[in-house]
Amino acid sequence: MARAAGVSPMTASRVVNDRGNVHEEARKRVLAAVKELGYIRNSTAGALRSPTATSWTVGLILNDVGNDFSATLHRAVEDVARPRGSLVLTASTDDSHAHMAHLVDEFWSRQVDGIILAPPPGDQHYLEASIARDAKIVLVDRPAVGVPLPTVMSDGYAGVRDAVEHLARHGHRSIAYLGDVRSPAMRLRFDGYVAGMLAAELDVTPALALAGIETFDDARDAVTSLHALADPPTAIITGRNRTTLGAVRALHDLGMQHHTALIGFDDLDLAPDLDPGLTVVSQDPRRIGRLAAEMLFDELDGDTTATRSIILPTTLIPRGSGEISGPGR
Amino acid sequence: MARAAGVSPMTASRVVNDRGNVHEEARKRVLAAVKELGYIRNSTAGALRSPTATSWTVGLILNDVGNDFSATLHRAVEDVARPRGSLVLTASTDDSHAHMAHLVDEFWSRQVDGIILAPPPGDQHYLEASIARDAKIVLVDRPAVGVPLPTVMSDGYAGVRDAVEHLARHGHRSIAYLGDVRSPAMRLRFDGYVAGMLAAELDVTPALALAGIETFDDARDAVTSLHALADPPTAIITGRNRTTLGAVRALHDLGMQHHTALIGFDDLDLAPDLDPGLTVVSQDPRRIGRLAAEMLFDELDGDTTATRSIILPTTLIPRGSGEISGPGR
DNA sequence: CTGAAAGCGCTAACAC
DNA sequence: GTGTTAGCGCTTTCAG
Repeated sequence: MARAAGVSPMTASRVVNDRGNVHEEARKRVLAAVKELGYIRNSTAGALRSPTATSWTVGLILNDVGNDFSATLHRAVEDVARPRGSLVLTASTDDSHAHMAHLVDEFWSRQVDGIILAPPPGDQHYLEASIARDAKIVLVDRPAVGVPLPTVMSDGYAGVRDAVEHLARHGHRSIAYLGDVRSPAMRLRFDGYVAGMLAAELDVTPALALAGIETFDDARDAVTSLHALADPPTAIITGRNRTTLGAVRALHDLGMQHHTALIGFDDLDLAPDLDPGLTVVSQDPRRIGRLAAEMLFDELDGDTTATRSIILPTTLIPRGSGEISGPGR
Repeated sequence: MARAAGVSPMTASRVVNDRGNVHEEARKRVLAAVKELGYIRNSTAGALRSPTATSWTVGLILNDVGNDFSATLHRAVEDVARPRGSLVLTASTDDSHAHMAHLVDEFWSRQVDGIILAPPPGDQHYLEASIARDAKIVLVDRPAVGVPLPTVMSDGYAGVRDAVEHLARHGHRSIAYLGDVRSPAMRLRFDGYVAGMLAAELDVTPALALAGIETFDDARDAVTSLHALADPPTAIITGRNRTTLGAVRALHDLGMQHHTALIGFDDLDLAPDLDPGLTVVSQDPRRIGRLAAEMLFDELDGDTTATRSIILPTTLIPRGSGEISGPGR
C-alpha cells in the first residue's frame, strides 16, 4: 500500500481525496509515493464505509444498446452524468423480461446509484423490490403500466395519429399501418393509428392494420403482399426504424416509391437523401436521455420537485414520401 | 443484515453464493429472509476480500458511444461479456486526450477487470502505468503507435486504396479524397488514398487530397467547392460516415449524383436505397467488438495464446454510386 | 495537522 | 453442516 511508502495510513486518504489539514511536506511525500507505485484508489472500498455511500455510477438498461435510438439516448445520459462525476454502466434486455429482472439485480449488486430503464413488455413485478427500497429509477422510452415510477418518453400515440391525419389531408383513404403491439409503447402507436383513422372517418380493416410486423423482412414482405391486393393501400405508415427500412426497400423494388405514400416512425440518417425524401415522425432520443438523466440525478440529490413523467411531442418532418397525393377528394 | 433474520452470518454467504454444505432447513430460512428483506448482495464488498478479486465488469471507452459504429461495437462486446457474467461500463472520449487519461483512472478505480479502448489521437503516455501493472487492455478501431497492446481494427489503408483502384478501373483519373489526418486511423485511410492514386499512376494534388474534412458541413462545402473548379473531379471518396452524408447531400443538391462517382467509408442503413445506391467500403464493427472482447476475456482467464493484434479486411460493396464511369480509356 | 481504533459487507481459512 | 476469526482498502470518529 502507498501508505507504507509514505509514512502515514490515514493521511494518505486525506491527500488523495484532497481534504485539507495536511502538512505540505507530508502531502508531497504521499503524492510522490502515489506516482511511484502507480497507486490507484479503490473507490468501491471507500464507498463501503461512507454513510453517504456513492458509487458514482449510474445504470442504463435499454432494449438494445446497439441501435441508433439507444446509442443517442446513451450518449445524452453520459453527457449529463459526466459533469456530475458519474460513469454509466450499460446493458441490453432484448425485450426479455427474465433477462431484465436479472440485470436489475446485477446492477444494484454493483451498487449503482440509480438506474435509467427501458422496461421490456410484460409485467413489472421485478421492480417492486427496488421501489420498496426507494431505489432511484427513471423509466425511458416505454410506459410501464401500474408502476409508480417517473417516465420520459415520446408521444407515439399522437405521433402516429398525426401521421394518419397528414396522409388523410393529402387525399389518402386507404392507409396501412405496419407495426406490432408487443410492448405498451408499440401498442400506443398502433392505437394512434386507429384513432387517426377514426378521426378521419376512415375504416380500420384487418387487411391494413397490421400488428405483427416487427422485422425488416416482415415489413418488406408485408408491403409486397399489400401491393398484390386487389385494392392496395395508397399510403403506408411504419411503426419503427427497421420496418421503415423494409418498407422503403420493398417500395423501391416494386418501383412504387413515387406512387405509394410512406411515413416512417423514427428518423434515419439518409432519409432526406432518398428519392423521394422520406417523411418521418421523429423522436428526440437525445432529449429523452437528457431529461431522464437530469431527473435521476435530481432525485439522487434529494430534489424530487421535478420528479414526474414527461411525454415529449414528436415531430412530423415532411420530405416528400408522405406528401404523395392520394385519390381522395 | 439478512443474517439477523436467519440465524447465521457465514452461512448466508454460502446460500447466496450457492456453495454447498448447507442444511436444507437453514437454506430455506436464509432464502426466505432474503426475499423478505429484499436483500441484494453487495458484490463490490465481496470482491474486496477475495484474492481472485473480480468485479465482473469490463470497461469500454470509445470516441463517442452515440455513433452507429460505436454502438454496434458496444453491443458486440456486451454479447461476449454477458455469458461470462460481466457487465460493461462505458464512456466517450470525444477524442480528447486529457479526458481519456482521466477516464482510464476512473475505470480502474472502479475495479473493472479490463478495458477495451479506442485511443484518441496523441501520445499514449497515460497508458504506461496501466501497462506496468500488467492491467488488461485491448485497443480497438485505432492504432496506438509505440504501445505494446493488442489491437483489433479495420484495414483502413487497404480499404481506401482499394476504393481508389475500383474507381480507376471505372475510368476515373481525377479522384478526390475528403478526410482528415487527426488520428492515426484517419491518417491510414488518407495514406491508402495516396497509395492507391500512385499505384494507378494518378497525380495526388492538394486540390483533391483534402485532409481537413471532418464534419458534415465540411464535406458538403468541399463537394460544392470541388464542383466549382475549372476541372472538377469525376469521383469522390469520403473518409467517414458523417462526411459521406455531407457529400451525398451536396451531390444531390447539385443534381450530380448520377455523374460524379462516390464511395463512402463505412456503411449506412439506407445506402442501398439511394438513387444511385451508395457504394461503400464497409467495416465490421460487430466483429471488431467481438474479437476484442474475446481477446480481453481470454487474457483475464490467463490465456494469452491468442493475444495479438488483428487487422480486419474491409469490404467494398458496389451499389451504383461507385460504378459510375469516368472519362478514362 | 495527524494518528489509532473501529467497522463498512463480505469471504478465506480454520476450527468445531 | 456451521460458526469464528481475521482482514480486503478505505473512511469515519475521536483523541491527541
